[in-house]
Amino acid sequence: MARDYTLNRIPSASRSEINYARELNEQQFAAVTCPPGPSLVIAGAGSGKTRTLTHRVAYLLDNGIPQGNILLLTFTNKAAREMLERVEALINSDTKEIWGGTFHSVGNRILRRHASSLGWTSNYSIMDREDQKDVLKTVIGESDIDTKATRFPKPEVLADIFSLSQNTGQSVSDLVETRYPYFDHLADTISKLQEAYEEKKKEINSMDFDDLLVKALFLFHEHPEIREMYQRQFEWVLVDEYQDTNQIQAELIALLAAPQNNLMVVGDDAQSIYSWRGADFRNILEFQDTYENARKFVIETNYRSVPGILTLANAAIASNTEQIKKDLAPYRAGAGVLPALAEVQSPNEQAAFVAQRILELRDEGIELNEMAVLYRAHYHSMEIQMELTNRGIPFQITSGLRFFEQAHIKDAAAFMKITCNRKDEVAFKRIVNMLPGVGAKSADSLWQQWLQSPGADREAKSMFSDYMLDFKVPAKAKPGYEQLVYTLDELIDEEFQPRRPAEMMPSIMGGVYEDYLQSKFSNWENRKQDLQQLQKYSENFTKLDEFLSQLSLLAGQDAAGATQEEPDSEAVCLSTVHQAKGLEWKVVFLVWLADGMFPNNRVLDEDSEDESGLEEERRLFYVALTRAMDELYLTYPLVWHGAFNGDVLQTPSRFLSEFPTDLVEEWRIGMAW
DNA sequence: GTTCGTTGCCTTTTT
DNA sequence: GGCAACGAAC
Repeated sequence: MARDYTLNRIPSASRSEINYARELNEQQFAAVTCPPGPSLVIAGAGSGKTRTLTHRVAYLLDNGIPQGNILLLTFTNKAAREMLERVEALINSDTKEIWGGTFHSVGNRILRRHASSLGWTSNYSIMDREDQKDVLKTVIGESDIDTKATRFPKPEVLADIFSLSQNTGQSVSDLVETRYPYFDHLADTISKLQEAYEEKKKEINSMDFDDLLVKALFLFHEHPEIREMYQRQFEWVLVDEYQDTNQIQAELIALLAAPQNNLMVVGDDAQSIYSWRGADFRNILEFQDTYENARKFVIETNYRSVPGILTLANAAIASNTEQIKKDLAPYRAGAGVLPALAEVQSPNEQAAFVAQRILELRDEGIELNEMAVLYRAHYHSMEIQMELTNRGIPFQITSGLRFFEQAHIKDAAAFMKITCNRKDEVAFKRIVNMLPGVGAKSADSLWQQWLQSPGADREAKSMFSDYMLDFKVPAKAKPGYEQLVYTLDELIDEEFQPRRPAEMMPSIMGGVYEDYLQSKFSNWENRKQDLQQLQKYSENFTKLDEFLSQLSLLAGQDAAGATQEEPDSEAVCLSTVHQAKGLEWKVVFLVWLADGMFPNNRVLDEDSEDESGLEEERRLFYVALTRAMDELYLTYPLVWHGAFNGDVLQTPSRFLSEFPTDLVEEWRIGMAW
């Protein structure tokens, strides 16, 4: 069926264009003002990728492109929010209607609208990794697999396999063969489990993170009319961090951008660090083959770092074979201080060094906000956290456990989820499990009784007490159980619809949860405070499903970040290198540079033929180095006091021997006592 | 059927 | 040091 489509023209040389020129270099300017059609911006670290993309959005708006026609895809929600704020500053107007955010949040938004076209209802729950594990346990339990007879992959590993399969489009058996050869003989069983898992998700009306992408793509394939609607809407598609997109994301982008392909992607192949999640930097390497008439812009000036740091970073990445050779030239003049390399005896000495140096730098006038400590894995931050706490240095940490993933937050959310999605097995069982005398078996029995009652219908119109009071429960649990049922009743209104999230919180706390909290946790007071923060945060939402979606999709933030309690208080940032992507600080400490820590042991164990894992670690190392603007400190401890294997001698990271020694200044750490 | 204490096992990165 | 899996006791 033919369709008329008019391409919007960008008028040339508007007044604003001249203003932009002042702030941008030639390549950036060319990219920002380039005509419609596909374009690829390859930009090295610190070369103003975000700036280019931000100005491009501003430029489009300035040239009369309606906000609603722009789609901005970024790696985190935070990045999208910050970018749009900058656009607002540039054009002096709000950007409310721009669709911006992560692939997952955009996928979710689309799926909620069109769930019925896929045979789903729009009140589906979103499962995080832990929920997913719970479901997989149930699925394994319901299957006839004897997990004890042979070593069977744990739910966590299964989740990894399924996820990778979804994100790369490869079949489970292929994946098992290549990535998990030791489970090769189980490939068929694992494939069957995947089918069962897919069934289960549908039964319990729940989607995992991958579904938000995969099902959105499926929706577009199955329903051309819906696809075309979005294609018409998103005339302009902009994608940040394109090197970290996977197969599914690339397909989604291609579908949304078609047919006019007013698509601008920005990225740096040298910073691709998510291949374990299915990211494939061939997407960026082959962009010009996929989009034949694509324009290409290369930005090779680094504005961020002093030459000393940049030279080191360039040397560090040079050992990688698979990359577009870029010669990143410094914009900043003067050598600056050379990056420091410090060998320390132990993790504690490392922490002491970092803490002391932070204090000295603060005395020199550098704010704590402008310093960061980066590491390969969350647990590398242990000693540093303790040392900073002891010395009273405030820090902000992106922890492994996100705010929403903490048990008590998930408990409270479970009450909300079940009022919204009565098929949510995970939430239901979680709630009844809180009762004394109720374990896995009783929880399942209650769940079965619930399933058989009309109250569990997908769109049931009933109070919970209509059916639940008659269920058979263990005697020990009886009093608490009734209280719980009436609490659930309090969460829905006369029309049996969920109340507003902020109204629910007091009922949940007063009804049953506060007692439970006190009996179960010694630090219940802290947890209660968290829940009060959650209450505060919930006040921003009127619709429950939006609130719950937001919680699940919120990227690694602590409670303060989520509730925006204290936005930019003075604090040192502690973060994994992965989460530091796209950020910058004046001073960066990169710690734990020991072989096996960084690069990580697992890639070193892989057979030596395959260098791809090591190359990715090297890119990660490169990302870490290039976060620093003025000063960079590299440290490694000689000894690691492993908790279960005693003291382990460490060797310096092999990455440290891949550059000439005169690129760094060696610091010898002595002790004053 | 639940709970509680013991043993054994391994710590990557995240939307 | 923390969690899951297992077996013994209530």
